[in-house]
Amino acid sequence: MRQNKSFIPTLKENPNDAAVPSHILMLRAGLIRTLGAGIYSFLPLGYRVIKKVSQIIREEMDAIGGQEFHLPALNPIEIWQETNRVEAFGDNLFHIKNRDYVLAPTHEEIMTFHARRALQSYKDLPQTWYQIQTKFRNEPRPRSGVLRGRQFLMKDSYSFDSSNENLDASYKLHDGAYRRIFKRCGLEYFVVGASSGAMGGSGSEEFMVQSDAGEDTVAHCKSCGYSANVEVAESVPAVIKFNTEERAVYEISTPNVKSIDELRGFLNIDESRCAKSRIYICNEKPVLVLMSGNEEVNETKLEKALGSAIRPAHPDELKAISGADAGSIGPVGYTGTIIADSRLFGGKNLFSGANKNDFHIGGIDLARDVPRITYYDLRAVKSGEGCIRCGSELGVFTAIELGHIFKLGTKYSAAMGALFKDEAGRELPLVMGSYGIGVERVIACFIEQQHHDENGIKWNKALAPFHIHLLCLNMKKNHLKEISEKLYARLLEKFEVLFDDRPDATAGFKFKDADLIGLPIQVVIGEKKLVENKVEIKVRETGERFDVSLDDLVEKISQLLF
RNA sequence: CGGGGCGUAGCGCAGUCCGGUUAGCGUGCCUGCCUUGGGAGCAGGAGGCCGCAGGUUCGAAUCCUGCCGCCCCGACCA
Repeated sequence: MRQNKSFIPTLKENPNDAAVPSHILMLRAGLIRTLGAGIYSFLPLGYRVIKKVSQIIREEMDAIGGQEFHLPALNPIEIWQETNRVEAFGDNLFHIKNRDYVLAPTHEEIMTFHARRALQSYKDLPQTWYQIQTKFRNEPRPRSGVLRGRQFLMKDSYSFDSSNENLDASYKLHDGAYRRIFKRCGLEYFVVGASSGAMGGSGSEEFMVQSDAGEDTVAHCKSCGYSANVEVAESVPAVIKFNTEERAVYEISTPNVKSIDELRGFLNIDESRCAKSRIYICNEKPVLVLMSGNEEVNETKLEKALGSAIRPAHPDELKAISGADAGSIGPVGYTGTIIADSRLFGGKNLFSGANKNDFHIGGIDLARDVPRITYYDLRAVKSGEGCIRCGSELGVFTAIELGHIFKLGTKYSAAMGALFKDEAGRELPLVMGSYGIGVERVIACFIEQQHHDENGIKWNKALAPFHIHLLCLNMKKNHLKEISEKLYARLLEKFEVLFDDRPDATAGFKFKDADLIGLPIQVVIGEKKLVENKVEIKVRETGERFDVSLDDLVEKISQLLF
């Protein structure tokens, strides 16, 4: 494509309302423009990237037997009422004002609608149906550019099977396809097993990539692949070496010492010798939660350990419960339920609150002084701790969900009466799976994930809108122009080429634009090298540059790209 | 929906506290000359309902009230 008359509106400066790198660069490189909060237009260059990602997805979906559909975004609301999802989605579902339609946020209902008419016999199964279409969700707060929009492209597929065993097979096929898709896109992804939550069903996995713009915090082990949301992640923390000297409990006056930090400083001891108390209310009864040092309670784990919902006790409840205010509460002499983080098991010579304001107690031997404690894993995993599977170092970081695969079971087919007859003539609901990939997220995450620098994007061959950026440094010099035109024609036979043939742009301008747009290979045609019958190649990824003779050019680029 | 920030030329911003020339700067755009290996130079020029509506005032980008939009944090989230 010739750049001179192409609409590639690059920006020299960072746009005012973009904060994350992918958003900034997608705007600056002329891939997208904003239409409203969470609504983006893809310009020609950006749309080419969309098509690259879509094609990879399409090929892998077709390879597992998927059949591509094109479904309406405009849906009669009645269909959504059949599964009660108008209520379930609530304000997140867009409603049309002058007719009883909704804008589809996903397509389980619509696919099931078609399945219930068409799939009547086990002989029709399995089926895998997919589409790559725009979804609409009324996000309360769109953010981070295309990472969370009110309108976005999603590949969604749905499998229909005759049994749970066959669903397992369809699910497994998707799992494989997803791994190939993300690998081909060049993404460093990992898989988190998740509870399927509101979607219902028996199993699900999330395909995630690390990103500072991420919305979930996860723990991940690079060596064995263990991954979990930090709310449920487990780890092997460093073992606390307790002071084992035998001594009786003793009271210390600690005026105005409230936090563990203050206590540690006041007594000049290590944090690991302190035990922090927090009081939660569970089923209207107080529970004292004991943590080592200054560690925070992981409330998700606490709820799981206690078996029901909890809330932190209000400050004005504390004194009635424990006899002291926050900062002076402790296990010794406490009469209610006590649970402790398992890291405290065997703790001796600990310091904790005395349940009396401005006093703490030392010399606590948990086994001796507070024997009724039950121990659970209650802490949030931290970076650097050991993996519970393989012992290697865990990383804890934020991540973005790119894809999600679910075993839905019969939730939608049963609700909508999508039934088939099995070998024995019994009428049973179709057993379904649902599988999604956020297309824009693939693109934004790719850029976020180290595929950019201060000058712009660094595309790989798979996603790049073009393979080669051919820069003619001076279109006003006839011999330069002629050779550039010839090279353009020659390269087009084998590659996708963006030809910077702008007559007025200066060399420096073209270089800056090329780095910003970030095509993998830049071919620079300038007088300097041309006198030796050579052109310069720049590899965007590495910044490496070298001269190549005109005769070797195609060969050299082929080596670099394939 | 709560908290914070912002809205002035295509883009990035100053001016707003403390009302008072023709609303400015950088960049981009147009014309001409010149220039072409890292966002060149000179000269000339065009481009603004200062987010919208109402109010105060002799006079409002500036003060007051209401609304709208955008960004960030939180809540929420397949």
